[in-house]
This record gives sequence, structure tokens and C-alpha cells, in this order.
Amino acid sequence: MAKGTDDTIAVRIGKALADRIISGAIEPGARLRQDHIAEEFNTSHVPVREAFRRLEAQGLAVSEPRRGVRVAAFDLGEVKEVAEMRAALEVLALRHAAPHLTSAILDQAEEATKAGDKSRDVRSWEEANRAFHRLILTPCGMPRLIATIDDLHAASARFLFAAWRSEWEARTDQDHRAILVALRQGNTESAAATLGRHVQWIGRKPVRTASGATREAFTIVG
Amino acid sequence: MAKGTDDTIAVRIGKALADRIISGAIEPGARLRQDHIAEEFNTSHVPVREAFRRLEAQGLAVSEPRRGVRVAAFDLGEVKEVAEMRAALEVLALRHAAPHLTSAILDQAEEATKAGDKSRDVRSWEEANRAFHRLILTPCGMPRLIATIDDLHAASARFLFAAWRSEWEARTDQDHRAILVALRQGNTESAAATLGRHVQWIGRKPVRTASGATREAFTIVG
DNA sequence: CGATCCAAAATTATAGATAATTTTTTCATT
DNA sequence: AATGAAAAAATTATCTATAATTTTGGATCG
Repeated sequence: MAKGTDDTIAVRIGKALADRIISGAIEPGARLRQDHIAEEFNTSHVPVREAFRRLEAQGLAVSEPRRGVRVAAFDLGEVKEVAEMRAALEVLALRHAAPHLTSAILDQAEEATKAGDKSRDVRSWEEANRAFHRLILTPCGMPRLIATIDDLHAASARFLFAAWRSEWEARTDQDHRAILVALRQGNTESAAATLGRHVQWIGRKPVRTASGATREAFTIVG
Repeated sequence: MAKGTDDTIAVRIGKALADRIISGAIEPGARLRQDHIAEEFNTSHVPVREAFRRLEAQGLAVSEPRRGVRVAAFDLGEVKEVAEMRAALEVLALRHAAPHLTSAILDQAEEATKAGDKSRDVRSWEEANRAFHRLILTPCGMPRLIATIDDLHAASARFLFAAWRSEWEARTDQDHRAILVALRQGNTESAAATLGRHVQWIGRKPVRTASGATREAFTIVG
């Protein structure tokens, strides 16, 4: 995966900030100060502002005119919303991708599933999970649909990292396997139905807040 | 509808350019030169560049590093893609909106349908159509979903204006009426099914190209 | 006549400077 | 100590200037 060294500076900054927001390195609600970021990346603030517009469009940041840009906050409602949007769109993508899925692709997807089951931290689990979904969906040949799904995956990953920052225990992903079996049998509708349920499975877990109290954290697991 | 005079200049330029691209005032593939646009709006090119990033995210423009920004081209494939995405997402939105639909809202939606039937040009038909969809979907209370649907509507409108720039003949919208009847009866699933079919209805029409030949133009009608 | 190379013009991308606004701090007053 | 106004500092938004790249328009050669 090329690090895109010929990208414009604004694009590079946008990717770097997106990664920090998704990983939780920057807290929800935190201010993004253009001069500070510009200084850190050794640029002027002009490309930083362009990067902000991109983050805004992805739903990772919110901007108020003359008041600055903040990392987008999120709540259980948004977790559910993203899950349902993903369900609707990934099912659509899978229906179109199914006729173009080769057994080579399905083998790769199975590898990704195994990698997910073996992973010992959230980060690598998320990577494997994303690879699985991307592999079976990309052959739909609908670039706008894929781009929208990618943004939703970014949001999902953010929720995931927020809930399971440190302690993570991989479990074998039966849904992924059931989807692959159905696809190998040419049973697209069954695969689509399982996928739709799969991405709407919301994990919950108690988390200690800054104030010491415990609350429930929710996230899309799939 | 406030013209947003306290928006940032970049936002104003973005809206103005989006309107031109959607209406077809600027051709697909046309270059958007930042200095020219800056001069026209009496600004520097910095806010223009920010506006470009927004248009890019909406799928209305495409940018190649150091080569500039162009109005996005589109083909039958993209018309279909947008129609299917709309079907999937509007059905989802309607299922969530249905419990919150009051008869006042449904009356407004009926007014919008009548306005559409009466309209004598594409532009006002499109406006009425968009009002109908927005009215019955917004109560879903899912902001990200609504924002995504709005971008898809913008794309739909663009296809519509490209196919029916001048000659337009309104027809009475039976689908809208069927949807309203189902919603009034509390039959959400029937309404959703009709809506899903409705936005996938693709209109076709012969169009004379610049070179004099005729080709088929396609667009989402709904 | 057409292809190709080169210089001039135009254009994009970034930097540095300035005006306008918001946030923070200070300090007098209750 | 709490409140609130005023001044100072920080920050955003925009403009002007400059460097880097691409496009354009010939001139030259086959």
C-alpha cells in the first residue's frame, strides 16, 4: 500500500488526522487548531484547512464558522445509525459483487478471516475485518457505493477503538465463515442476509470514565 | 430558506458551484480554474480551494493533484448506482421515519406532490419532488443518513437536468400518492416497497449530442 | 504536412502577512 | 470570594506573494 508521496500536502494531513481520530489518539470534542497542526507538519495552515474540509465530509470532524474545528463526538445513536447504513449498503454491494466473485477472492477472504481470529489486539483485528469486507464487496464495480461504505467503516473502526482501546480478545468469526460458505454455494441471498445481520451486531462493554464511574460502551462488531 | 449570509466564503462558493454543476450550467468535464472563480466571487483562491474539497466529497467534482479540478462526468452506470443507493437508504430512512410521521407532515407531502404535478418545467418539478422525499424521510432522526441521501439527491437532480434541460411535461405522480396512502394506513412496509421501486425507475429519452447524432439519455425519475 | 521540442503563459500549490473574531486573563467592584 | 467589564492573547479566515508544475503556442526539422 503506497504511502502516496505524490499526494498533495492537504491529502497527507487529512489521512494522518483521520488515522488519529479513528484510533482515538485525539479525543472526541478536542479542538483541532490549524496553526498547531500546520507547525507540526511543517506547512502553512492553508493545506490544513483543506484537510479539515475532507474530515468534515467524512463525518470525523465538525466545523463551526470562526469557532474552529473539533473532533466529532458520537453516541449510541450514531453507532446504530452507522450500523444500519452499513447493513443496507453492504448488502446492496454484495448482491452486485456476487456474480464477479472468484474462488481466488473467496480464498483471500478466508485468509483475512483467519488473520482476524488470530489477532491479539483490536487494531489488527480491525484491519483483518476491513480486508474481509473489502474483498467481497469491491467487485461490485460501484465506486461511489464503495467510497461511502469506506467512510462508514472508518466510523465503525472509531467506535470499536473507543470501546476496546486496550483489552481485546479475538473470537472466531462464525458470520464471516457462514457468508463464505453461502457465496461458494452461489447462495447470494443467504450470504446477503447474514451480512446484513452481521454488521448490525452491536457489542457492549462496561468502561470506566474519566470521572471514575462506569458506563456502557457500544460498538459495531463486524 | 436562509441564504446563509454568515456562512464562510468557502461555503458560499461551494453552494454556488454545486448549483451550477447540478443545473448543468457547467458541463461535465469542464475545468474549474481557481483564479477565475476567485476573481468572479471577488475573493482570493484560498476559499475557492476549500470549496473544491467539498464538491469533491459530494461527488460533483474530481481533482487531480497539480492538474486541477473538473466537473465530474457521469454515465448510465452512475445513474443506476445512485438510484440503487437511494433505494436502499431511503427505504431505511422511511422505516425509521414512519412512526414519527404526523398527518400534518403527510398533508404537506401531498401538497408537494400536487405542486410537482402542476409544475411546467424540470426545475420546479425537481424542487417539489425533493420536498416530498425530504418531508417523509427527515423525521427518521438520523442526520448522517439524511446527509448522505441529500448528496445522492443532488446527483439525481444533475442527471435529471442533463436529460430534460428544456422540454418537460409533468405527469401525475402515482407512486407518491400510493406511498402516502400506505403511510396513512400505517402500512410502512408497503410504503417502503413502493418507495424503493419508485426511486429506481429510470427514465430514458433520445437527446441530440453536440456532434449532431442522437443518443439515449438516462435519468432517475423519482 | 505533421511531429517534436522549447520557451512563454497560465495554473496549481504553498508560504507568509493581515484583518477580524473569539477566547482567556486580568483586575476592579460588589 | 463572586461577578463582570476591559484588555491581552490566541485563533480563524482571508489576502497577497512566490515557487513549482502544467498547458499552450509556436518554431524547427523530418
